[in-house]
Amino acid sequence: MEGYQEHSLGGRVFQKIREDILSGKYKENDELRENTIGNELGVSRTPVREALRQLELEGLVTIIPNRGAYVTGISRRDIWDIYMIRSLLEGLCARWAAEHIEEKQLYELEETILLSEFQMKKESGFSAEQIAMLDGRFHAILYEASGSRILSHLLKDFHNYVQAVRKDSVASEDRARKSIREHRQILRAIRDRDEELAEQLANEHIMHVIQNLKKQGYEKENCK
Amino acid sequence: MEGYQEHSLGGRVFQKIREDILSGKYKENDELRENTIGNELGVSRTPVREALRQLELEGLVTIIPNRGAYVTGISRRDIWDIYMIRSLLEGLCARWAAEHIEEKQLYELEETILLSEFQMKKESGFSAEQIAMLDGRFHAILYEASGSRILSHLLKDFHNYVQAVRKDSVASEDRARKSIREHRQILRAIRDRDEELAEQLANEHIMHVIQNLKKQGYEKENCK
DNA sequence: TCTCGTATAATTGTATACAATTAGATTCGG
DNA sequence: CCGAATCTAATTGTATACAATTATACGAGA
Repeated sequence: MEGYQEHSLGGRVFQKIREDILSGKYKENDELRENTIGNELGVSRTPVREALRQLELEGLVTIIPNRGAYVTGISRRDIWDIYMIRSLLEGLCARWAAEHIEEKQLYELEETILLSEFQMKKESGFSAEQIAMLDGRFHAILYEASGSRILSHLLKDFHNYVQAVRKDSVASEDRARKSIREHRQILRAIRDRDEELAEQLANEHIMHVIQNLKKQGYEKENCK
Repeated sequence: MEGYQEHSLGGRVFQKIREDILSGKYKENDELRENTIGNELGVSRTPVREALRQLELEGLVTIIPNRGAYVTGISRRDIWDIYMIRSLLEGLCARWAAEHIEEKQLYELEETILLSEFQMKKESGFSAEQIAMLDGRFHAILYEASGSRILSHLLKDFHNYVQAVRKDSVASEDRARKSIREHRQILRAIRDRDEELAEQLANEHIMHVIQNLKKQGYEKENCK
């Protein structure tokens, strides 16, 4: 958006630590020492501190005054919750997109779906990375199209949060195909300006992901 | 939760600036200079920087690298969006609370309602401050009762965001009375473990607030 | 051997110093 | 008088220094 996160040291450190938490390099309750991380990344404590404070706000890190910063981590229960919440919000997003979307964005959505379909047709097998990326792009366009700064911001955050899980989700070829078909249906509803249908389809789209998650052991009960 | 926000300088500066933005002391596009704010609060730039970085993450401040921090502000459209989102999420929250709530929390909810009713009966007229506070408490208990760290965190954030507006909302005696009646209905549904009804009532509860907002000029169209 | 207390080391909290970048003023040329 | 280049001041970005707090290790006494 404004380039800060890529430009400044603090921003890069923030992204790096977040990635390391979400990817599992730092595990739950790990202590994050400012000096240690600073040395690893070749920067001073200052940008690291800024990053840790931001991560606390995101809920990935817990700071105890005069003690240190500890990884909060995200449990399977958290993942489950996020998807339940996302289901509602993606529905609302699709509804608003049906109201506000512009021709250019409709075209971009179409393009993303075509690229996804192309990826699935490759003889050499599809790349889960690519599919995850395109899935991300599809939803990102939708977020913009909603015309709501707040909703867009929120859904982007969640998107980052479950980054690691999303890749697992589309790793199954069956799920990937269905997902793309659902994207197409959602696009059609939005193009037809059918708010009701768009909301319902987007809703179900995420619910399907949840059902898929279930198969992979992310059950609701599986929380600690 | 962890005491950092109250304890450390950075945390207090963060809260102070946020308050000043939400209360309107700092207006949209105002430049927030680190030194200026630091001098005003009698602290150095370091905690101010931390606070500004956090506020950027919350969407209240926009940072342009090597240029400065500017107030993003929240438009009426933003407020509207937040309440629309809250409507869905409070519904989900009530549903989950109906599943997980404990006796102690049921009692706390009851107590909060009783205090609200008492406040409305005062001959000297009710205090909007107090009613807003009790309204906040009621919802806060519900957030905890949902048993979802994620959802709770999210709704608390929104709650802070619209702090200023909430007071306006219950300033009308008519709305305040209806609001408390709705709280009572929600509590009953949760106590009966009627998830469906609880969700629906909580949903409508926030929608009623939106309708009330409308009367006060927070129309959806009123966005810039 | 266990416990309590003290001393020392390590870590965070805050302030300051220096570097880098940007905005604004001033001057010079046209 | 206007515009461009350059210099200066102001502001941010980062690193370091110092203060305060906390954790750890060690030793004395029961």
